[in-house]
Amino acid sequence: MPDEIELTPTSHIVLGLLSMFGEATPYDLKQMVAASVGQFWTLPHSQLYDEPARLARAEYVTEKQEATGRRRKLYRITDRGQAALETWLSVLTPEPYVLRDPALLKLFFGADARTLANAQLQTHRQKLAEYEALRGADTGDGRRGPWLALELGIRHERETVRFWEEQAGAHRTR
Amino acid sequence: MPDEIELTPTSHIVLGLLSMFGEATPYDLKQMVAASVGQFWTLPHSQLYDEPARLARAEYVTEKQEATGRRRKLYRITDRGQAALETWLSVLTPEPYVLRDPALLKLFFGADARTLANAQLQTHRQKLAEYEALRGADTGDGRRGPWLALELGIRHERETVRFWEEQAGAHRTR
DNA sequence: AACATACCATCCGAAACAGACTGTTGCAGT
DNA sequence: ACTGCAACAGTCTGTTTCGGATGGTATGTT
Repeated sequence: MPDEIELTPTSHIVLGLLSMFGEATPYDLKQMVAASVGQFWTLPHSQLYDEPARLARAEYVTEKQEATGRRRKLYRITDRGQAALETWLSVLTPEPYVLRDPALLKLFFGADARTLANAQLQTHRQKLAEYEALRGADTGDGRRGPWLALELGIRHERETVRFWEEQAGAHRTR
Repeated sequence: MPDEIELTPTSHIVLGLLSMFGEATPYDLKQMVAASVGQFWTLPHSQLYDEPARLARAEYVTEKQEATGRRRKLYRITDRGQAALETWLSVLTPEPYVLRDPALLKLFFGADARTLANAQLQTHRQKLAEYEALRGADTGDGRRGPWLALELGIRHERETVRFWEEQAGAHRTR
């Protein structure tokens, strides 16, 4: 009988990636996260070793060990896992999103907007360029999701850049 | 001799609020956070009891206990604290911002964009309205910071609403 | 006096986090 | 064949943070 565990966002990321890519080792997951969802949802890589193990105990994924070599652990999503993923995807709870921007905090507490702006512009222009490059590299494999998520990211960045540009150009704050 | 502690974003929020409002109890801080910076930087209220105490040990703030009644603890920023705050405000490290949006995660992993969009529109339209109401209620007390932070929040929300509107209206995803 | 309702504070187990640390494998150059 | 190095892969551990359960206290009301 499987353990009852609570599924966190991290759980769903693992399930989602396994569902997309089939079998994977934690290390693979780490790469996948870095290349995709890690852009907007960071997690320490150690989680990607703990979480699959936890999911395995609850039978959302299976764990298999390589017989040879490094004897890495291979995970694969189960039907139970797939079902849980789909449920999560279809449930519409108005979950709160979180934006944590230290620069915004500084702005709030009175940092000089112009100085801040120049630093922020660097960061966000670069991020924007990255995203746009990614979009160009889109394989168009039929999955809309990643593309759409990227699109929203781009829009946010564009708006952010616009904002800081104004701050950089604006007359000195009193 | 004061303890050496590391100042986290939470620390700076506490210092910032104390600097703005003078003396405050943790409960006051809780209210302040909820009404202002909590919009874009959430923290459990328990932190607002722990953190000032920690800051007091390092002499960034003073702690005084009411002599009567509830004997609540009153905190006030010290010169040392004020200095630390100003340093933080002026230092330009390209600190990473974090956006964690469960809806974005779902979108990424293939949730139906239209369905998601309708739920998201509700949330974000409401948020936008809230922000705009706040802006209207601006006291114009000479502090630009809070107003600017709010402004960026509004822009993000507007862009987000626009995005989800498109998703709601778009032809079914394949 | 009894009750309701804010108001206010503490505590604690469970997650998450950051990152140092260790070990492995394959390959490039010699 | 040997060495050295980069990329690969995983483990471990001490802190923070989280989130909410819990439990008091003041104030006003019936």
